Amino acid sequence: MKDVAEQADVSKSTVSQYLNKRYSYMSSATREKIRVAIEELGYYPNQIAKSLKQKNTHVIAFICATLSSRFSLELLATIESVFQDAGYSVIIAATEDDPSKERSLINSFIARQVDGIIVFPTEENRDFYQKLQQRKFPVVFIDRLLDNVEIPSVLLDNKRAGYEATRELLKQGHQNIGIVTFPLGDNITTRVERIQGYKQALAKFNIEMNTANVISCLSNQVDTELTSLLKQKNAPTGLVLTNDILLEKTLMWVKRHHIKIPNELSLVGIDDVVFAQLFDPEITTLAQPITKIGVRAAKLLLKMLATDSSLIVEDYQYAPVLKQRNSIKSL
Amino acid sequence: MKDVAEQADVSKSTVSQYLNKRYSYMSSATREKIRVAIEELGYYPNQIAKSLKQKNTHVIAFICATLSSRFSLELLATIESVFQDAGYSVIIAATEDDPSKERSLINSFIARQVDGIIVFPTEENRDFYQKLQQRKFPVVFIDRLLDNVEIPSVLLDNKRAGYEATRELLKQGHQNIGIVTFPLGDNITTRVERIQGYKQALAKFNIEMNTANVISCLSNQVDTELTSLLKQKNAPTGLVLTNDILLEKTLMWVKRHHIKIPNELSLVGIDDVVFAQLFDPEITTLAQPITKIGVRAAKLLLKMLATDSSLIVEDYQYAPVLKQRNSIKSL
DNA sequence: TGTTTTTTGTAAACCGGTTTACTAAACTTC
DNA sequence: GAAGTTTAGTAAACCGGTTTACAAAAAACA
Repeated sequence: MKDVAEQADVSKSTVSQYLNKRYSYMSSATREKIRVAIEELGYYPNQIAKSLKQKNTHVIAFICATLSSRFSLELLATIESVFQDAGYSVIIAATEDDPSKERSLINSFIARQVDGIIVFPTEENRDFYQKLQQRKFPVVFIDRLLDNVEIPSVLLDNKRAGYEATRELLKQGHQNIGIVTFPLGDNITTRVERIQGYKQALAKFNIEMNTANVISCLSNQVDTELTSLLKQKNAPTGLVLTNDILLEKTLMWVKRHHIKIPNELSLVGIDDVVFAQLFDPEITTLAQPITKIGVRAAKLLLKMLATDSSLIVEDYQYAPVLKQRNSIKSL
Repeated sequence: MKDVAEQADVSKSTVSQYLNKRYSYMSSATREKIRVAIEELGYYPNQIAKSLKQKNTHVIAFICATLSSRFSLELLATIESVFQDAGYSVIIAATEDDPSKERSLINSFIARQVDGIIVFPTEENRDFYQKLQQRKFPVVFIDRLLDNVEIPSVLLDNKRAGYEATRELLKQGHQNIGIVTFPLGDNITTRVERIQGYKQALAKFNIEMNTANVISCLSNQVDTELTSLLKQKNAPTGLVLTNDILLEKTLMWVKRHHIKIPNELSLVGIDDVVFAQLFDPEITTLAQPITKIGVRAAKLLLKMLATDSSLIVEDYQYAPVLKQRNSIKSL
């Protein structure tokens, strides 16, 4: 910029005015001189320097649990597009649900002066987020919720999703229903609430829950867990798969074991994915309105950035969308 | 930092030394005083200010054509993980193959002082990249190549993928083979070379290419194009789908029209995706070694950043991996 | 013509760190 | 105890922009 100023024979300040299109302090001759100088020198401004002074970077961070689920990736695509249109860039990271990694990533992003964060939070970091909120740092929770933390959140109505998935099986006469979920020990609301919905649905149909029917494991254990559950003498006749990864693993297992769906086993998935529709038979699922969730979260954060008030506390829970297909046998 | 310095009753310089763990200029008493002051003030350093002086940000950009293909997203997951381990953050964007958007995104990332870029380049921006290379700005091409531009690239051996996919059909006796690709007009090497491979395979088997068998369209036109191609009297008996999105659209079309695979139509896809394995029958594909490609590109860029020399010109073309399944009928 | 007002522009501080060149004090060495 | 060497630490310039307060020149006005 100094070079441009010298070349155009004006001051640095004037060049800065020019770059910010504040032409009122400038004759058209000066304007032209600067334009030429910039052109000749191939000058382009350093956004970092600007950010330092102005205390904003027009960068936001999207921190998800994993980048290997379709859900996160579609969310990312949606969010990126909203922010790109708003002139923001998106920086990403995956925590693999490791709370300390989550904290260190967020701290490093804040050190990098991102303007805001959209994150899949974990329960263990409740205090950490509370502090962020007190410091009025703009954060939006997505996919998950932390009770008693005043940070806006956008997510699926998970209890309802668990409930409706289970009800689809119950309505067709299934009494003995299994459910597969990622580990419940981490207290991740998504998981806990889907299970709660499952319990509620059973209760509504006056069915006692059988804890042996709840498989809580990592994706690489789905195979053995399913095999051992399904070979029991009173094995469930229907299964709820609580996310896309678990549905995928289950379908792989189904193929390998040549199990007939829905005659030998009925299935319902949460998260709609392309292979649910391409499988034979097509799998009934409860879809998350991913685009709605992503757009809402992005706009919420943009609003927080614009109003500069972290006073916004809005919580959105979206209803799941039933995709009725052919993976449930009527008993 | 000034506050910390005052609180600890030392100079700003000393605090800076402390933060950078250059303890040699410091007594242990001073060290402790600074530690306490930082603790008390809850101070954390501003990375932007550091970047301004040090001229690096430890941020790189990943610019892909679209975030809706499985391929890009898996690549992203891989790349993000390598860079996270190396202490870098990844900023992302999608160009939708719009060359001017591509340029403006890259310019804005450079203005933001990213340390390097991994990009899916488009032909039209050849000159633009040439200039970047002359300025020694670290760029790695991924998935695609630009002839006569000395920028390292990491990609599938696309010609070979097209060749092998076609050969699988030819080997089973197919003579009349169609291929579906995204528009060829944009000169995107991935597309062009896969078609070249297709031609070469046909030539090898002494078969004249029939241009009517080449469908070049966007994903929302696949349906009508396939319908019109396949209803002709000498319709192809086998089809090569040149990427995951086209395979998905084709499988949807197949289901809707109740076409028996492979009896009524044989299929081979390029890009292995989970639904290829879950479909009935399982679809034969040529997989890209996505992890290898991603890791290689990431490490290449890291190397360029470390050696500070844009003198590295390495081109990697990875062989596709045949996943032989049951979607080809033997004639 | 002298006084205001407007136009055009600048100097200098600032953002929050890093780094270089320099020095006072303490310690060795002979 | 003089000279040399370490140790511990600082002042000030710098990175590349923005912004505020101030001012000279030109234009308008009386």
